[in-house]
Amino acid sequence: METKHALLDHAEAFVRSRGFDAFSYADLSGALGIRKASVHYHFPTKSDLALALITRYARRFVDDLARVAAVHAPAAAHLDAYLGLYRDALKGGDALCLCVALGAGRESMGADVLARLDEFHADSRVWLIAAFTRAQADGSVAHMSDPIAEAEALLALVQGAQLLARSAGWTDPYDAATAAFRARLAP
Amino acid sequence: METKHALLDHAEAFVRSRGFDAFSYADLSGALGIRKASVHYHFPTKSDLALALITRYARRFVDDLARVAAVHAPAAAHLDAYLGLYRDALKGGDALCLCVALGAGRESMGADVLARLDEFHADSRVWLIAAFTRAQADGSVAHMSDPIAEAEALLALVQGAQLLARSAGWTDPYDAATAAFRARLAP
DNA sequence: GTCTATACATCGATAGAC
DNA sequence: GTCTATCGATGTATAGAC
Repeated sequence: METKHALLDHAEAFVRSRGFDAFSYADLSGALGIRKASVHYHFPTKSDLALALITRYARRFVDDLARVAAVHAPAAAHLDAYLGLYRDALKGGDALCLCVALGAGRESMGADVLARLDEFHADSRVWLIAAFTRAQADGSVAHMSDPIAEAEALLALVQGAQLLARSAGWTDPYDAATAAFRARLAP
Repeated sequence: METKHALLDHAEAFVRSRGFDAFSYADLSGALGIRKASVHYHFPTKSDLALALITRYARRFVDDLARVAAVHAPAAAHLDAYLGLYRDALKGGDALCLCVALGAGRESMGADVLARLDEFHADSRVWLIAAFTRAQADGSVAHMSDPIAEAEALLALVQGAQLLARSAGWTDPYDAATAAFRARLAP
């Protein structure tokens, strides 16, 4: 169980910094100091590994969102925390959110992984729509339009901002891309 | 010259729909009905191919932007056309903008390709900042904030929206993500 | 659970004939 | 410019001993 955990940790780091196709069982084997065959014992195929990765990541992310939503604060504060989650996931420009990384190389993933990816996006949309709906009531976000449209836009914004920051190799483009939205927040 | 053109066309389609790491010289060979060695004649290494691809793509894209800017119209109309360029590049959810696709898998690219990628983003920023600056004057975009912040945000928005649409396999998420911004336009 | 050993496909790339 | 033929490296995956 301990080795399995460590494998998932290293695999997640590899996927988020290199992409799913760009790391191998040999990389994992080298990182842990065990043989490739031992890695296959824990995750027989790479698809199994991908599924385990996204399952764990999505669960953690949903938990993070729930933890944010549990805090009693204006909607703008929750949305600011949402931006913070994606900013942290950037690791200074070295990594992407696992789901952004997997979504970018979707061709090599099985149907089960893609289904979890959809789930992840659906969960994010639900959370964001709730936040923006609350913002409409508490007035903590300026120039509010339709909550659904706002949610879709922010989901795309953070993912695109991550991609640009990752491409540049540092956090600046992420902050620049989200500055206009943050200016609308009055937490 | 004709074969070279066809190779670039097929390679671009492969990169945009599968990603750079997920297609091979064998794929190109098969698509054109020639041998792998013949492909290597035109593009000795895959890096050469990548550089040729992004160079051609960036030049075309800059031309497209210039063509849009040449039209006498409110800034909002230009920005709407910008959204249209990225929407067209989606090909209904089957493809990404080449630069989004390359940016997603940046680890496997050489420094020369990454430099062209930065150029592409820089050109886009210049164009967008000019458009938003003009919008500030002609009042065709509602709730205008700082033109630079607006430019950074829109760049990230279209890229993230493309990623979501590609991940879903159809255009809807792109339209949903850009709806709120389009609502601000009064062309 | 981890190991050695290996199978088998595919990858990017090259040499040299035509 | 395209071909046949081949190289060496790397990829995922499996069999079977310990």
